[in-house]
Amino acid sequence: MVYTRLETIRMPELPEVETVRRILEERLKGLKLTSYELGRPTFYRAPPKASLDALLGATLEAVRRRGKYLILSFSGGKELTLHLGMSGRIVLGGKGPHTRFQFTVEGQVVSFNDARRFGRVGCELPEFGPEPLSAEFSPSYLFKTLRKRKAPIKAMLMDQAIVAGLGNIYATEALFEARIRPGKAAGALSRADCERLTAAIKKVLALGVELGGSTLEDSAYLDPLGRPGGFQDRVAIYGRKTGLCGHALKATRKTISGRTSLYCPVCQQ
DNA sequence: ATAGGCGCCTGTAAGC
DNA sequence: TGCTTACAGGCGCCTA
Repeated sequence: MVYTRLETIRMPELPEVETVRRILEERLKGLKLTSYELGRPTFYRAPPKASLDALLGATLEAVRRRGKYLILSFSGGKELTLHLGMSGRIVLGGKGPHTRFQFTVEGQVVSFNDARRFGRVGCELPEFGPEPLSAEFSPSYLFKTLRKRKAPIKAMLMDQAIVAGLGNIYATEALFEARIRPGKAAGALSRADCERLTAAIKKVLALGVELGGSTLEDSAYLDPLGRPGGFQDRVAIYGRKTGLCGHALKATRKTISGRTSLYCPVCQQ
């Protein structure tokens, strides 16, 4: 497969974070946090020691996800939030490089590693739009929300306050699937567009979750057990020069949310 | 309220 | 071959 240099991008989005969530919950639920250690912090401030100290001795009751955030729920109503940023990884049973935070639950070591330091530990949760895989995220919600918006549809899809969990990979794939150009003004989408787009978003995210996320190069996303995802083998356009549709793809540089966008000029009219 | 731009950070690869 | 530079992006923050 021919990749452009986009292949070097790593972005944990909803499917990757959901995969991490499932593994953590399966492996760690019911265990007691016995110690923690802070490494060199990420760009965002490290959580205050007092809030981490409060977790000592608490039992991990659930691992939840909201958008791209992981929320570890402990006994006593205590929570620890994690955001993987661009390059964050959770590693079970090992250290690895760039460890920002690490904790032990009854002998099992859990490391949060993040080379690029855009990740967060113990952060506040922002305002979110609906979960894209929920019934609340519907064609009518999307149409109503976007109706008066002038920004490009791709920027709106990556706005977590509109819908929570999409990043560049899945937004790109969903727009291709729905045959909508990323630069189209969101308010110009018809009801039919919104129906196709809602279905496309749910489809690509569900497939991403099913395949355990996407790993677009050797050192990119890996799950907490070190396993790559499978969605990269199913991408239609992301990271490619020619789409699965057989057409040469177009890349626009920094015109949408300051980011590169990719689309098929033939299929996405 | 919304849209757009900047900067944080560092691994990678293109360019010289 | 080795060094330099541009680039990628989620998100918060700033400005108009």
